[in-house]
Amino acid sequence: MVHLSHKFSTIPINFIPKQFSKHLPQQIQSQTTPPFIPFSQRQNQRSLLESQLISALNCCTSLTQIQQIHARILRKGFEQCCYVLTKLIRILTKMEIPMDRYAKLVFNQVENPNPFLCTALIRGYCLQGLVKESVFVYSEMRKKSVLPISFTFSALFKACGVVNDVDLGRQIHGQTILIGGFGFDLFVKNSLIEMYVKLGFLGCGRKVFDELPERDLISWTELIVGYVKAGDMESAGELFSELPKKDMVAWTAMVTGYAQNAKPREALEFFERMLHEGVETDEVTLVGVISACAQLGAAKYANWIRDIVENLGFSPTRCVVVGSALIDMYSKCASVEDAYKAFKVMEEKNVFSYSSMIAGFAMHGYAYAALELFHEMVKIGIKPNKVTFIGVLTACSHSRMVEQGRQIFESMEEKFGISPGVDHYSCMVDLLGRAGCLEEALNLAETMPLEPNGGVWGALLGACRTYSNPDIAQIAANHLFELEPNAIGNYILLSNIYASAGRWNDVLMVRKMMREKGLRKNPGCSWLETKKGVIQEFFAGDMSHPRYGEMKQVLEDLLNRLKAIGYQPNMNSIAYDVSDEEKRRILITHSEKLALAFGLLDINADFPIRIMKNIRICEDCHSFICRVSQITRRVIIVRDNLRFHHFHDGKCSCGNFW
DNA sequence: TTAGGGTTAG
Repeated sequence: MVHLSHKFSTIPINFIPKQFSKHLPQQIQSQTTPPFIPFSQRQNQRSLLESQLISALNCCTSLTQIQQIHARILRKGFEQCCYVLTKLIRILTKMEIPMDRYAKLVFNQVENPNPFLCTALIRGYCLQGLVKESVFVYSEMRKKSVLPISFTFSALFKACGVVNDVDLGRQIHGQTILIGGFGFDLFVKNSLIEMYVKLGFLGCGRKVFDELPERDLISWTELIVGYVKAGDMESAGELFSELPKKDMVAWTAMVTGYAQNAKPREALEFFERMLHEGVETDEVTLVGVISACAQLGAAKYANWIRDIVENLGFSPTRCVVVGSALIDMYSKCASVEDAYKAFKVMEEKNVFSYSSMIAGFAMHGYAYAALELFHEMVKIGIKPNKVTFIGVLTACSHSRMVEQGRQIFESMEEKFGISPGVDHYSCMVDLLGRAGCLEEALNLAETMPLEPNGGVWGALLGACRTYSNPDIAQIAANHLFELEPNAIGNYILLSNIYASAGRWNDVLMVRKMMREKGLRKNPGCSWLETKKGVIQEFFAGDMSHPRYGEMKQVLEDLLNRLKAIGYQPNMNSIAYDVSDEEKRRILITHSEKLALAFGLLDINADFPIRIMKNIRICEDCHSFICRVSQITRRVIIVRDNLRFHHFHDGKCSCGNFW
């Protein structure tokens, strides 16, 4: 049975008047007249065929299969059947098959497209980034007087979000008001809020929200997310508390919001409230909580969330997103071994899992492992992205692997088609700088094709501190003072560099700049996880700890034992022009030393002492802790603001190069 | 058919 068009789809071919038959395709004309079949039976046959085509489309797993079904659609005379064609377009969209040519073919053939077909095309184009085509389909459907449906506008708003075109969004918003009924459609309004939020027009989103005669959970959650993305957790929280009925998604938006806005403690508090109220959690919630634990960096939190994740049945083995989040968390909570265990058991690995693991190895100084993993992912066909290269280059940088770093940097564009961004240049400046090639690093910063940012000049300034080069430091610092006038760390670094060169007048000048800007030095602060799992805080120079007397005794004993094996306090670490005696006093009360003393008193000898620090570990503390690990035979792990140092038997995993 | 997700350098 062959049919001509969707419109007359129930009319069999032999009913077509003869004068039209010459327009029919050859194969159809040549058919012999089929026997007469009653109307109801013909209809049954057609709907049977239709459902067969739909199920066949549902089973497609490749473009070739889709093409075969398309041929069948044409053969069976369904080329005007919007229902089947809509399904075809949706399948193409779902499988992310570039559909431009295909969609045009379909759209040009259909005489009377229905709103569903047009909308599927608009959505498909939009999700493939072909927004102009989306808008073209919309104008075509208007020309053909096809009335849009709510989802048409929703897809169009999404398209505007993809291309960052708020003006187009506003025009389409106008259309929703012109075309009867949509001005009050909640689904359309929600999509509009989503678009405004995505494009950063939070005020416009709020206005649409406020003017809604009624709202649903989705409207509320969209706006909450808007505030989260804008970093305004206070407004997000207010809105959340006003939300009459909260579901898992809204709760999760808050948990991840706190995690994304560097408020990990609040994220955990929210998560606990969520559990307490009996709200269900899923892998998305857990990913937010895991990320918060990673920021806290304590093994205690890592173990706590590990148990929850396992109890809920989300092991890294089965869920790639949870797995990647766990890898990152374990790396940042001092256990790169646990990170690697999680990585190994993952059944599915993607660019996120590899990049997280590479960054984890880099952070702990395992450069070779990082590089090996990078080569492995390339070999098995996982394409690295920009973030992957940051990890790989950092690994090279922290292990003085200049040549490997250079090669990888060059391969980015040549082999992987990724043009290096300013952050990659900053890694390269860091790589060269750490290796002592300060002139070359300066040259790269000055000649790179992109505008260098604070990262680039900061890397150079850091290298100048390592190699005591006040002249290049001054160049880097001048750039930094312009780019980041209020970043206290840059002033401290420059002042330290001048101090170690004995240029005390310059030190005073930097101090004056800081005073004039009203900048105050961040006090050095360290944290230690005690035997009972409590996090204790230690500030530099703080003598108010209840066990300070014991801690002081421990430090003095250590100092005497270390002096006997050749340790001398490193006065260059102090950027004050004070007496040597005063420098010694300042050095011995650095926060990491206080934490170490407490750790030695509190933590059993079989366990490592884990210390976290808010700023970079100083030279003196590094060498002090190194030797302490030798004479006490203790494993001491310090996480500073950049990376980990594993001290064991008088050696550090960073190889004294950090 | 619309809302929440993992990796980033000084």
